[in-house]
Amino acid sequence: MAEAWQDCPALGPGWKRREAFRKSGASCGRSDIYYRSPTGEKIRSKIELTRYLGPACDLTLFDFRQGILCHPVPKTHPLAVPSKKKKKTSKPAKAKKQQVGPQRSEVRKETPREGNKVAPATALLPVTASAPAPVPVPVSAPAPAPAPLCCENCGIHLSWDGIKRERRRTLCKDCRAQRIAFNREQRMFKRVGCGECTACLVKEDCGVCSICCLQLPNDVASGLFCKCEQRRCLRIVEKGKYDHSKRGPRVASRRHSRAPPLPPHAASQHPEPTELHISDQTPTAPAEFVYDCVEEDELKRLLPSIGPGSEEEARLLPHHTHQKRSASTRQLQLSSPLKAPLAVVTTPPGPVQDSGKRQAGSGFVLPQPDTDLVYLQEGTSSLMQVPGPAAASTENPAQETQGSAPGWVVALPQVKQEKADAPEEWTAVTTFLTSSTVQPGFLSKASGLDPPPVKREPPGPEEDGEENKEDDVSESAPAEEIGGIGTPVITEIFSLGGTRLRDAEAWLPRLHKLLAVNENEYFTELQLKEEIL
DNA sequence: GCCAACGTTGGC
DNA sequence: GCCAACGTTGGC
Repeated sequence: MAEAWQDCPALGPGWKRREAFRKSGASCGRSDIYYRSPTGEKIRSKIELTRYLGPACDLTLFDFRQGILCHPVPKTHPLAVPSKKKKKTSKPAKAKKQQVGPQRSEVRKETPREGNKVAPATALLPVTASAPAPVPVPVSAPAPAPAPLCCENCGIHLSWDGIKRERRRTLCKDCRAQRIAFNREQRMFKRVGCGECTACLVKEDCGVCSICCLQLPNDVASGLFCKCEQRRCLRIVEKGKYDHSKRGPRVASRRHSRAPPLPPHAASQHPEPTELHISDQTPTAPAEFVYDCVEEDELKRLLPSIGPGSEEEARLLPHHTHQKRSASTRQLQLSSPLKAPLAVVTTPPGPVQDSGKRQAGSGFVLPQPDTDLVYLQEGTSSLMQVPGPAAASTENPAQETQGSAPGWVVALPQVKQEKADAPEEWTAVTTFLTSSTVQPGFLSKASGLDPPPVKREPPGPEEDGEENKEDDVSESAPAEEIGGIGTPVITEIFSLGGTRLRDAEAWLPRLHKLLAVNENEYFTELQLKEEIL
């Protein structure tokens, strides 16, 4: 006689589970597990369940026999699962067949095959609808595993290889790279200032403040950034982001009590760990804004110049959307025509940065007519020209830039982009490319400049420092985390549908507009002109 | 024809 | 040897 169908909350509402014990035959006492889907389909095995749910649904942690989701239990767990040894001693093989179903079933439940796979409470409890499953999480939205080997951001399981060293935060490789990139741009933003306040409008150092008198380093690229006291952004100061008790911005030592959110992985649809949410933190920095606002179809609605009267709306954009996504999902495929991508490129400090300096000592380079990609070089705030067409594909920017079609691509540090010509055609593609997508030497090849020798810092301490400051927006970003020193890392790529900005006159006003929308958190037109001229 | 129950098999 | 997976059978 088959047991009654019972709810299986682990699979979600509507799912039923039944365990039928065999009462006769050679397999007497054995139990068969059946599931019934909300649509009434009967499933007899995990394979069938996977087939039914689709390959996207990972049933690795789903205990088919017990109908629960289980998480890996550390071997040191005090309530370790009884070993098979106990099973064998308690149930002689000969007596096995003489047992009636339920008794044998209980024995089987005590001895799951994957010894430490199932939480002990789960294994020892009868599986009934009323019995509280330890972790009855629907498969469609698995809860973050409490195990220490789970990425705090996306929840995926990590191998010990991925966390060889002790870290304050346990993040997978992708999430860590995203965080580092994010923090880099945060740091970048902090160094630039609003560009509109009276302090930012000061063009020259005062020469009398402590910074100037002491000739403290003012090298953004190196990270030793001590800005003239008279030129420190007042807005940032007002926000308390400058610490006047110290020389220079407090950026280097500023820490968030909670880490900014990282884009989760697409495969991980479950809620992210709350500690990575910063719902109370207004996303004003460009990178965060991009994370939050520039997304797929929402982009059209969110970008300031897309809809009529949208500029005013756009001022509110950073405050009303908090979307997060993974690196994979950040490769957005938008339906609107995408022709000339607009690449937002950041590169780690290194040779490219130096070559950019050669082109423009002030840090900016006016794009040349035959230049498509303009790299904003992290740290130097400089733009770098890259000949060739705008990359139409985010898959391989290096190849795309070697094409023949001309076009402008204006690179900005993850700044919300505005359509230049036809707002109704404006779409964007946000792409997160790892360094692997850009060939080493790509920049030098594209720019026609050979990168100077790279001064590489010892990786160990810096990486450790990086890891230990992952919730610090001003942390340094070790190149090895992202792709190696000197390797460009494209963090965001926008696509400008059918629009190519040919000269500064074309894009500066628009840039100014979008920057103004962005709460003055980045460059202004004036500052850009000053830098360019 | 449906479905519960049982048998068989191959992988581990 | 155990068991997941699945084929087969027989009752309804």
